[in-house]
Amino acid sequence: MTADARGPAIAREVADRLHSAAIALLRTARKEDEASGLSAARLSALSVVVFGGPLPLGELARAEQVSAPTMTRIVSALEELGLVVRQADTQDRRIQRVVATEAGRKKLEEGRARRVEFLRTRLAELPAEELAQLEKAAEVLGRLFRKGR
Amino acid sequence: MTADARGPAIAREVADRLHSAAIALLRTARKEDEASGLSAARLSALSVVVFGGPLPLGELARAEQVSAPTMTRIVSALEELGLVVRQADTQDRRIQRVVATEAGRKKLEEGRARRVEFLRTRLAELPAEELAQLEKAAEVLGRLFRKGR
DNA sequence: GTTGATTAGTTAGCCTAGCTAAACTATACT
DNA sequence: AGTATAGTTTAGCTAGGCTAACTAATCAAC
Repeated sequence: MTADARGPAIAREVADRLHSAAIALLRTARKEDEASGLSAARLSALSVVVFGGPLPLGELARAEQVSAPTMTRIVSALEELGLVVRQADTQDRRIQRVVATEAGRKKLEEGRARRVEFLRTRLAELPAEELAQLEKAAEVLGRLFRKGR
Repeated sequence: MTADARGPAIAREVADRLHSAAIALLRTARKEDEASGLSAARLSALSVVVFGGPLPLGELARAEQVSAPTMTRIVSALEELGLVVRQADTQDRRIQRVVATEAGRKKLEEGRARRVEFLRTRLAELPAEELAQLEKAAEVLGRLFRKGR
């Protein structure tokens, strides 16, 4: 049987299962995120700042698909928590660049570590063969979905 | 080589990659979920009702880890949208069983179909061998994470 | 069988967070 | 000078979350 003949049907099936698994995974991961003490909106914004480098508040607002006033408040909250700072642009002093602090990076990294650790303990229960299968799959998924980051 | 010798290290690596893929997947899924017009809390509750069958409001509250009053409001909102109905238990008339309507099932199924379809188009690009790997992985992940449902 | 305790759910009142539009300030551009 | 842009402030909405107080139904005990 060729891949093309079987492909579409099996892709749908795999997509379905992967989707279910992702939902379940997402659930447990969300619980770990709560431990950070940050809301989803703040955590997401912080993540963009940490990985996307210093960037103007307006750009951050667009990236997160919220209005400027909303982002002002989110950034203000993160700033009060010491996770980011505003830096006036030297070229254009209207612009406030948002930069992650060390504490901000650390906070994000801790959250990631928590989620990964949780996952790891689950995976560690698996027989070696299944773990190897997941390893290959993770590689494929990484290629498929990780482009954006 | 035994699984135990190699297990911990590889589990950590796989967990890391799986985590990254899940985040990426989560991002796109979130966008699709917004198309449903339901908030995360309502969508999640609806999902439990649809898959978990008619169940008392209190149980639903516990499942979603919120207080009873909060669930009362969420259910009321879903009821006004015509997605669920309350049914007084015939045995114990204190109990209000929450049941999904056809519209509720359909709404959830539509969202799922959107997400699965998006995933499917991505997976369809893969060579058959990699797809087969994902198939096995999906099966394993399903067993690992889907227990709660 | 009436009283008392327990349980399920709702109502009321309050807080916080995210979101928006509109008005305002400050800077930059022409 | 006049216009455009970046960000903030103000005012107000919606939604999720809580606790406390209430109603209604069940159960237990005497």
